[in-house]
Formats: sequence, C-alpha cells, structure tokens
Amino acid sequence: MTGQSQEKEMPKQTFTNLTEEKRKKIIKAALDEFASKGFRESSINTIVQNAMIPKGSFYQYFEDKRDLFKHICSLAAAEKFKYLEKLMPEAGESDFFDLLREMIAQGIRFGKDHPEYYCISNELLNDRALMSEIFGEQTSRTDDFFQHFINAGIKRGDIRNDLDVTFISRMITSLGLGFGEYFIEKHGFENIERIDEYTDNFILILKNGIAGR
Amino acid sequence: MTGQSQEKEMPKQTFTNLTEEKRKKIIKAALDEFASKGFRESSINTIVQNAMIPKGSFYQYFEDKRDLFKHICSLAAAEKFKYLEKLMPEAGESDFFDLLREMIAQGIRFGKDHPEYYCISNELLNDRALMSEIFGEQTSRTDDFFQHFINAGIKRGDIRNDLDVTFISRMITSLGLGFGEYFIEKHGFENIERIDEYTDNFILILKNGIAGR
Amino acid sequence: MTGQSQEKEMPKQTFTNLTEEKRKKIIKAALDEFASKGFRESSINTIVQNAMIPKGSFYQYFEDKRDLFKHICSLAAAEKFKYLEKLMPEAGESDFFDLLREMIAQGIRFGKDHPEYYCISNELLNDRALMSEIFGEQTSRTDDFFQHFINAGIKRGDIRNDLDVTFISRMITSLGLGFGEYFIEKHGFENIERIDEYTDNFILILKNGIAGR
Amino acid sequence: MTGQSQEKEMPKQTFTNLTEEKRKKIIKAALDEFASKGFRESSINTIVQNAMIPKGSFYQYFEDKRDLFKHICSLAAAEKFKYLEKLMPEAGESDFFDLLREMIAQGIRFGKDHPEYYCISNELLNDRALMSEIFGEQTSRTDDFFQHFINAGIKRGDIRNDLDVTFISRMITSLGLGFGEYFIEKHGFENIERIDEYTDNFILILKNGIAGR
DNA sequence: GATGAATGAGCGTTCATTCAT
DNA sequence: AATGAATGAACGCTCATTCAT
Repeated sequence: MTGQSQEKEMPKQTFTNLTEEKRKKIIKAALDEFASKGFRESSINTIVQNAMIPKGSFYQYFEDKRDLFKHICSLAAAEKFKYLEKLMPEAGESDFFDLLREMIAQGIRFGKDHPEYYCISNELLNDRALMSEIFGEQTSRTDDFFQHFINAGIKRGDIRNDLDVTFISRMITSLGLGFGEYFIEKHGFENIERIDEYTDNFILILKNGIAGR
Repeated sequence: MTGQSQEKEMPKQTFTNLTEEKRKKIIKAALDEFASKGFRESSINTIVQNAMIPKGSFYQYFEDKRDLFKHICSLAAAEKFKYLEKLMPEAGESDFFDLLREMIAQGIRFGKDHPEYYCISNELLNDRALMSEIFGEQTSRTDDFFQHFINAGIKRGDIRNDLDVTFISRMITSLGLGFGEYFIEKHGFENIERIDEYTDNFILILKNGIAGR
Repeated sequence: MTGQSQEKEMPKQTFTNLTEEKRKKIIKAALDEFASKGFRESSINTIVQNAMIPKGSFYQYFEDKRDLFKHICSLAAAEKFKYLEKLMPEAGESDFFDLLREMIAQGIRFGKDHPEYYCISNELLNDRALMSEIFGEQTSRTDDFFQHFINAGIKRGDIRNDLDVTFISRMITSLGLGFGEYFIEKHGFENIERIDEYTDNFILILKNGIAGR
Repeated sequence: MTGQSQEKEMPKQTFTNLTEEKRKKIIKAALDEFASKGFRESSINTIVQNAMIPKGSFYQYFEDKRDLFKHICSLAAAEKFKYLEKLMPEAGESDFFDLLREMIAQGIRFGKDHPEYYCISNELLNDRALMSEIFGEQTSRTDDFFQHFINAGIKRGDIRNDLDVTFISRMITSLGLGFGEYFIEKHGFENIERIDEYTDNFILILKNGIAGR
C-alpha cells in the first residue's frame, strides 16, 4: 500500500508522519512567507531555507506550492472555526444581528491571536482569482455558511424578506471585510477593546442603513 | 539627478516628450498586460515587446515597473473621473442617495467602456498590500472624494449625523466594491440594463439597512 | 560483497527470490514506462509507484536503472527467441531466403503480440550510444545469431561466397530494421496481413538487388 | 522594428549579431555537448558554462534548447550539403550506382572532417521521435532528396521499375546508414582509404543482391 | 537620448540514489 | 531483507534591471 486511496491528499502522508517539532517549523516558515508576501510572490526557496529542510524533502511532503498553501489555508480555516463554533449553541435562537456582532468580535479576536492566518485568509477572500486557482470552482464555505444564517434571520423576521439571500450574503461579507480592515488599519490588534464601539456602528448601519430620519 | 522637485516623477520627462502615437502604443501594451495578468505577474518583457519599443527605452521613460503601473493607475483614475464629473453640477443639490445611484451607474458604464481600466482598478482596490507597495501610505483619493460627498449628505440631512465620516466612507466603498463584483460576476457587462434593479436594492440596504420592520 | 562470480549481476538474488506475482508487477511497470518514454526519460519514481513497491526495495532488487533496463531487455530477447526457435528445426535444410522470410514474419508477429518489447528493442537497436552505455562493448547477440545463418546460407550456395560474413550480417540487420519500421509506420500492427507483399519485395531486393536488367 | 517579421527565427537576431569568435565558442560548446550526450541528455548549463556566457544570454540568443539544436542541425545540413553539391553536375548523366558510390564516399568524408556533425546527424536520423519533436511532421529532406535520384535512376533503366519508390528509398537509407556505422565502427575515420573496398561491396549487394548464382 | 545586449539570481520542480530504522 | 524518508544537485527557463555604445 502506498496510501493512494484519496484523490489528492493535501499534505502527503510523509508530512503528517513528521515529528511535531519539524512540522511546526515548516508551517511557521510557510506562514511567515505567505503572510508577508502573498501566495504568488512567496518563494519555496525561502520557505525551505527558513524551515531548514532540503528542497527535495519539501516535495516529499507536499505535491507543490499550491498544495502547501492549501494546507496552510485549511489550518487557518480550522483555527477560525474554533472561534466561531463557540457561537453555535445560541445560533438558532438569538437575534441575527446579535449573532453577527459576536461573529465579528470573534473574527477580530482570531485576527488578534493569529495575525498570519488573518493575512492569508484576507488575501484569499480578496482575490477571487487566487481563490479559484487554489480551490477550483467549489463555492466558498464562507458563502454557504453565511447564507444559512441569513435564511434563519429572515425566517425569524430579523431581516427583511424582500431581498435575495445571496445578494445579502455578499453585501454583508463585503461590508464585514471592509469593516475589519478599517478597524485594524486604524487601531491595530492591540487596542482591541475599542472594537465594540465600532461594531455597534457597523451593525447599526447594516440594520438600519445610513439614512437620516 | 534631473533636479526635479518631486520625489519620484511618475513617468519621466522623456516619456511625456514622446509622440502621442508612441505613448498610446506603450499605454495600450501596459494596459493589456496589467489587466490580464495583474501587477505582480505582468512582465516588462511582454510589454516592451507588444509596444515595440526597445527595452532600454522603457527605463528611460519609467523608473521601473511600479512607476509604469502608477502611471496607468493615474490614467484610470483620470478616466473614471470623467465619468463622475458629469455628476458634479447637481452634486450640491440632489439627495445623497440619488447621487450615489448615479455614481454607481457611471461606475458601471466606466467598467463597460474601459474593461482594462476596470480590471486594474479592481486589483488595486482589492489588494491593499499592492496598494501600499505602489502608493505608499498616502490616503487614497477615493476616500477623500467620498468623504466630501458624505459630509454634504450629512449636512443636507440625507445621512444620519451620529456616525464617523471616514467610517461611513469605507463602509460604502466596501459595499460598493462587493456590489459591483457581484453584479458583474452574475450578469457580465453585456446585460448592463439589469443593473437598475440591483442598484435599487443596494441603495435600499444602504439607506434603510436590512432589519425586518 | 555477495561473493558472486559475475561482475554485475543483472537483477540481484533478492529479485529472483520474489513471488512471481510481485516480479510480474514490477516487470509490467518497467515495461510500460520504458516502452512509452524510452530509457533516458523513464523515471524510477513512476515505475516503483506503478509497481507499488517501496523505492528502497527497488535498489534491493536491482543495482540501478541500467540494471533494470538490462533485465527487461534480456526478457525481450528471450521472448523474441521463442518466436525464432520454432524455425530452428528446418534451419539447416531450407533455403536461406525462405528462412529469412519466416524470421521476418515471426519478428512481426512478435511485435504484434508484444508491442512493449518491440518498442524497447527498437530503441536499443536504433541507439547505439544507449546500447553501449547499457551493454558495454560486447558484440550483440543478434549479430552472432545472424552470422550463424548466413554462414549456413553461404555453405548451401544460397548466398554468394565472395562477401564478408559480418558485413552481410550488418547489412541485413539494417535493412530489416528499416523495413520493419517502414511497414509499421505505413500499416500499423493491425493490417498485418499485407506484410507478405512487402516482405516479398524486401527479399527480392536483398536477393537480387535493385539493378535494372 | 524589433525584428519580428519571420514566424520563428531559429537563432535570434541577437545571436547572428555576435562577433564570430563568440558565436563559434557557443557553437563549439553546443556541438561538443550534443554530440557526446545526445539532445535529450544535453544540458544547457554545461553548454553555457563551456561557452562562458551567462545563462541569461543564452536565452537572448536562442528561443530554447530545441532552437539551439535546430540551429546546430541546420549547420550540419549546410556543411553536408557542401560535400554533396560537388556531385550535382554529373547527377543527371551518370549511372545511379556510380552516383550513390560517390555520395557515400562524400558522406564518409563529411563524417571524417566533422565528426561532431556526424554524431548529431546520426542521432537525428536514427531517432524518428526526436526528429518529429524537433522538426514537427515535415517530411525529411533526406527522403525527398533520395527519391529524386531514385526516380531518375529508374527512368535511366539503372533501377528495376517494379518497386515502389519510397520503399526503395527507405531501404537504401537504412542500408546506407547501417553501412556507414559499420565501417566507422570497424575502421574509424582514420583508415578512410579502405572505404572503397567496402563501398564496392555495398553497391554490389544493393545492385545485385546477395543471392548465389 | 536611444538602444538592445548583458546579466545572474531566481523560479518551481524532478531526479536517481543513499541511509537510517 | 524491507522500507520510505532524506537528499541536494540539476533541470530548463524568466526576470527586472544595468550598462556599454
């Protein structure tokens, strides 16, 4: 058996068999590189150099550059999920906007705790060309995820029911992305406590718009 | 040293001295390349080849790759401005949301008439790392531009007055960007007539939010 | 040191000790690879993957890539020999040209039944650099084989006796090779029935030359 | 003008503009490499190293490895043509076999004077896969060339007229190739004077076959 | 100022083979 | 004996920029 059962196995068995220490070194090197230079500009050379592994070994662990990136992305997603799953219990019951507020707060916390993951997610979220180069045409999990909540929000009457769900989803995603970027640009991850005040405003806009009364 | 007062002089004098025909050829080649491959993947080689100018000349005209890109961006901005300035006369008087609707319509028209410019703007707008690599930390013109209108909107009472102007500006920009992408992804530039229906919804959300009543 | 009397031991003992099933799997993988890519372009990686054996094992079974190729070649030779030995009984008695005609027919049959062997033989036969890289300077078996028949042919008076035997041998070999290639290029293995018509001409030329009378 | 007029221009202008000394150095390095290792095994690295040019320059001169090889081949062809064109004047009048004898003699002389060219031609002639990889599907000049003479020979009554011309052509080519190889293997280029004796036999076989009378 | 050749570090990837377990 | 990870040189090729004319 050479372990060929799955179609494409993101990192190869050889990578998962590595000692944790070595694996972490590689992940760290990749993370640093991808976060600071973005996928396209990142260099395998730099990564293997910083990870202090021979170049040949890299290709024993990963199919190619994309494969490594995919793996890093899935780590990021898994990590982010940890932050969001805490919200799940109340997901069915609470007000859509309260839920959203919490999701944002957790998102920011995630960004604070894992700035490199945050960078990488952002690159991916912002560059649809890259997204489809890496993941093909599969619709993004984020989209599915949101639409589920929006549907629930509509059902609960929190959200007006005369709008297209996917349209709302995209609008919120865009808005949220912009919001996060803006906050971090302005305050960085350190003054995270001020987030609430901004989130309030974000929710306010989303909920009631910006029209004068 | 050319003894010019500016720090970096976008295209050099030598470029502006060129015949218009030659200049256009270079611009066209650059435009095609940047629009189809993005800044980082674009190749000076390809550009000079298509522009049919000697490679040495390129560096006589422009400081480097970034410099050329900057120039292209400024052309894009200037072109876009032409679409927007038609709105100026009524700018002071009309309702902010009517104005915004018009701005969006013009934005779409701009994208339709100049798809290459549209591509390039989008790349820039979506990739803040690129933005700051190219333009340094200078705040974007777009931001300034919007804030002017928002201020006016607030003064007129169209927009609620309890929100930070730059915050609103960024929210609208993000939202607008996402909106545009979504529309074009879904309908392309050909079915542009359907834009109004979507714009209505966009304005609706922006104005009144998504809360159920 | 394994204390074997031979200089290099083609496949190692470890290989011959393998179960037939395993051995066949390896042979098949190697055959497919060598036949489709040629020796130099063939990859040990691909072979071990398709044979589903560990890479380390490969080097337990064979000295190196050349060693495996040698083995495959010897299998090809053995297989071809099976086709030719059917002709042996009559070898001493029948006319040289009749015999040759039969040899060709059998050669074609061999190619039809074992296209991969055929490919590999052809590569080797056509690339003397490869031949000597693989087998060193040892004179080819084919040469020896032919010369035996030619000598018989001369003795029987079928072949003129004023020519050097090795010279004739090489001429026939070359001619036969070209003939085979030409036929297969033109008709493929499927329309094998037309071979007789061509063989007649081939024998005709060989026998009587191409001079006008 | 950047010199784009021809479809693909084998070596680029930049190469032809080089000083003869430099050009020769590159040709020599390429010739040595290709002749000793064959196309596929030859390394651009080795070539640029021996030619003492930067790797980047290589790709300024040639499109790629194939392009360089093509150029070398065309030099070989041109050189060989010089040897053959001496025969042209009498081509129409003299006996086909006399002409062929001369062609062979000149071929051998060519091989003697330009052993590297000879190696390269041989690789190409013997490896039809390589041939079509390099030159596409265009039918070989050699084939056309020969068929012309054979047709003439048939018309003159030198060659029997009941055989297919392309068939004869291929048979002679194969035979000639094998003949050349055999001679050189046996005597090398030094004892070239013995060639006549062998050529006589070759022509004899071709003309009258090998049948005993 | 115009030119286009020169440059060499860099790219992602593959390779046959060795070695530690 | 069996394994499969380790290895790093080598591959063909592109790049933005500099420099000599």
